[in-house]
Amino acid sequence: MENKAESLEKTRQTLNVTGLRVTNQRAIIMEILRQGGGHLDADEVYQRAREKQPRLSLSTVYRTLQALKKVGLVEEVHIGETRHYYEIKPTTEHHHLVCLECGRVVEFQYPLARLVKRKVNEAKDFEITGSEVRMTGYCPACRRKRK
Amino acid sequence: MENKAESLEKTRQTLNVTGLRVTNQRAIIMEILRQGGGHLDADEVYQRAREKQPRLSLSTVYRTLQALKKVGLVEEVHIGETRHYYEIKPTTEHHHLVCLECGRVVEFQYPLARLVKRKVNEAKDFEITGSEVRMTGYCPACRRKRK
DNA sequence: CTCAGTGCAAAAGCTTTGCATAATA
DNA sequence: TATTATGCAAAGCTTTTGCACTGAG
Repeated sequence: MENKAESLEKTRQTLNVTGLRVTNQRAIIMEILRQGGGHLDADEVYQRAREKQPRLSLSTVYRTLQALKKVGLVEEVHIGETRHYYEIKPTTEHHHLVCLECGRVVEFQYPLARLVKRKVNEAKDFEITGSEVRMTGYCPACRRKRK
Repeated sequence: MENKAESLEKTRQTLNVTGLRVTNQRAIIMEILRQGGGHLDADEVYQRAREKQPRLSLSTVYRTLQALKKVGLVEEVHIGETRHYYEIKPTTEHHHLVCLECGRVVEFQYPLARLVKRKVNEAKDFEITGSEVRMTGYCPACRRKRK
């Protein structure tokens, strides 16, 4: 695990490029996103952030998430049906398998966007900048239980 | 365009199988979904339904949508970032390309679930029952404008 | 006649916004 | 010092729920 100063430095460098100011709150939120392994919703980020800075507000979390999304550092994914989830933008395209029984989310990588652009006529002239794939069903464990 | 009696008959047959009761409201909602060409949100369904039955309530729309979803007649898709959209479940797997500029949604068909099940290790033992693909970017028209 | 379905109003999330204050560049 | 960001509280939207009433089977 990286230490605080290191993390802050990374955040500073990253944010400086985008023109966003470096604040304590943003450093905390970005670190949480980095370590969170993806798929955190705003409230989870908020809860964790409060442990480090109790007075940080939920609006700040939302505004930071929006800001980071806008500059392309963070991605908003729609795994759930209601809330949004956020993760530091990965360099590789990755997708999700969601188990309808236990809610487990399995991540997998596959260049589906490239494939779609090649194989699908409607997509040929589309400039695809992001892709989100959510396949639902039953994971091996729950499949066994269901029979 | 099919007439009212025909539509009601179709609805009756479809619903009878599932055990759900056939009500006026449901017939109206299902007809709207059928003719809506997919991608209607709850409020749009509500607005259209009210033209035919002004006292119909938004809760009924939501409850009907849930009920139809539960029995597998309707699919909830997450094209937008906030609301949910609903469509009569298509027999063929289809997906969406969303233009970030103009919001246009292009639908395309491709058996991505099968492909993922074949090519992706994590998905091999997963029983995939539904898949939702949302690729974002810029449509040909907006691409031209952007440069 | 019975129970599922409905309307209405109220509540419950999740997310956004206005405004005064604090902090960055 | 000039903005940008934050905290707090309030508002906004979409969706859900309780309850008494209605209507399908």
